[in-house]
Amino acid sequence: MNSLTEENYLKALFNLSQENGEVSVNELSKHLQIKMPTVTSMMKKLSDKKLVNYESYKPLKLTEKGRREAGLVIRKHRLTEMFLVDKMGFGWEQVHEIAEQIEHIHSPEFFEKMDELLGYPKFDPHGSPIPDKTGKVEWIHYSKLSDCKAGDAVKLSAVTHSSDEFLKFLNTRELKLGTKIRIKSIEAFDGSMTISYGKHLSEHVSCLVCERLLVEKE
Amino acid sequence: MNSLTEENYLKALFNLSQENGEVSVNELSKHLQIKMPTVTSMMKKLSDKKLVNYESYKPLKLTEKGRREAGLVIRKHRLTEMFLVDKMGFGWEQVHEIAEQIEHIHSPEFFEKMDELLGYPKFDPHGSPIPDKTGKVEWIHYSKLSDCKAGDAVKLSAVTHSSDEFLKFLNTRELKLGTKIRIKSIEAFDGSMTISYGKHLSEHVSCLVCERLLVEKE
DNA sequence: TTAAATAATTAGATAAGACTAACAAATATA
DNA sequence: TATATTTGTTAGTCTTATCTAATTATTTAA
Ligand SMILES: [Mn+2]
Ligand SMILES: [Mn+2]
Ligand SMILES: [Mn+2]
Ligand SMILES: [Mn+2]
Repeated sequence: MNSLTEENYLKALFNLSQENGEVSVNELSKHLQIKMPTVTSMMKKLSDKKLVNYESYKPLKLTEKGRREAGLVIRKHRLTEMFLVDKMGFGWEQVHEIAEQIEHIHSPEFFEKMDELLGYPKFDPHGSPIPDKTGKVEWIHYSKLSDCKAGDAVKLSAVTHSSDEFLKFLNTRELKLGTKIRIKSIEAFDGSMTISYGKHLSEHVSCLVCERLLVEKE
Repeated sequence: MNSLTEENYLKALFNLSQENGEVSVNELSKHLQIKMPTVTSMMKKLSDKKLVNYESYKPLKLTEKGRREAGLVIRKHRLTEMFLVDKMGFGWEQVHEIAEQIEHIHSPEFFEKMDELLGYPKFDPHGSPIPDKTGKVEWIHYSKLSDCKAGDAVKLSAVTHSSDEFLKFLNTRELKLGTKIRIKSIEAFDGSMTISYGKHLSEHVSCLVCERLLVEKE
């Protein structure tokens, strides 16, 4: 049984290794806001538990076991977010912090029941895939809106950041998952875009925002 | 902000002082299954935080502040149990352990939402009163079934123990809150009773069971 | 009212998870 | 290549929450 602290390290490793599979102590330290020596000593502990491959001065890698257990924590997190939004009426900007705590509840029955009540959802409210009961996750390759061309017609499928402020900003623009977007023009200088969707015929969004929106081409 | 550990001590003190208002270190130690020296040192800490009145070799007493904060933890516990039963479909015997963990979630909005979805319930699934938002609880004085007389007609209103085994036993006998019970006879030797209710025209229940059932006289 | 039993405290140890300061290794830059 | 910067490790400290062993106070019983 992993402690709450261990679960948070595993989850962070999993999320950070999405890209290249390897993570540096420095990266992990910054992500968790925990100083490097503390991270080093936890890596030794997780290495003893066969959850992480750790060798001095080498990049960190989750083992198969570590990836599985991290996946199960992320499953609990995302199921919880979905439950909070769909069954309790929270907004997608309100759920991350609560899920950050509930993901550590030890009760298979509790999450099993959530899953059942939700009808076995495949994605969380931010469009992230929910790992299956074995901890495996199907990684879907969306494009960033910022990588699209003028004239493209796309569907907003996920967001890469779940901070309160960012999601509230999207709320004010009525941008939600499923929204069909057409790119009217791209400002070459700063990468900002003018887009149209629903009732919004001409909205201007900064590059920072475009990079956080994941879309599927229609 | 109290830690999970502190919250568990406060809750235990609150529950144990229901009777006389005072609790011994020994009692608390046994209830929490934590050795006496550990309890003593926590009492000093809670005393520094003005949550407990502690003096060497004197009985323990929650302060007004301590009683309020304990009440708020118990509120979270009981709201959770109610939510699990009413909104998620768990049986009353399945919810205590889960609530024991969820009661420590720090999110007023989460419990506010539960309360709202439940329609501001006054009692939990075991008939215990839910403290209000200020941590105050209205203590209702039910009688123990074991204190009733032959011939009495009563309504089962609460149970004093929430263990899995006890509640499963009640399930097998179809004894639930609200059940109208008539006491047919009492065995003077061991205090066991023969009772009738619903389709059950003659059930025999031990003294141990009768002491754990709280009833209202009709 | 003294002795025995029980309850409570003190002292000191341990484990988890965090930190800082000092040092070492690896990487980047001149 | 030599030096500077960045990254990572070691050593040692701190806090929280637990324990055991030894001691002291209180309560019960002889
Ligand atoms: Mn999240
Ligand atoms: Mn977390
Ligand atoms: Mn608890
Ligand atoms: Mn209860």
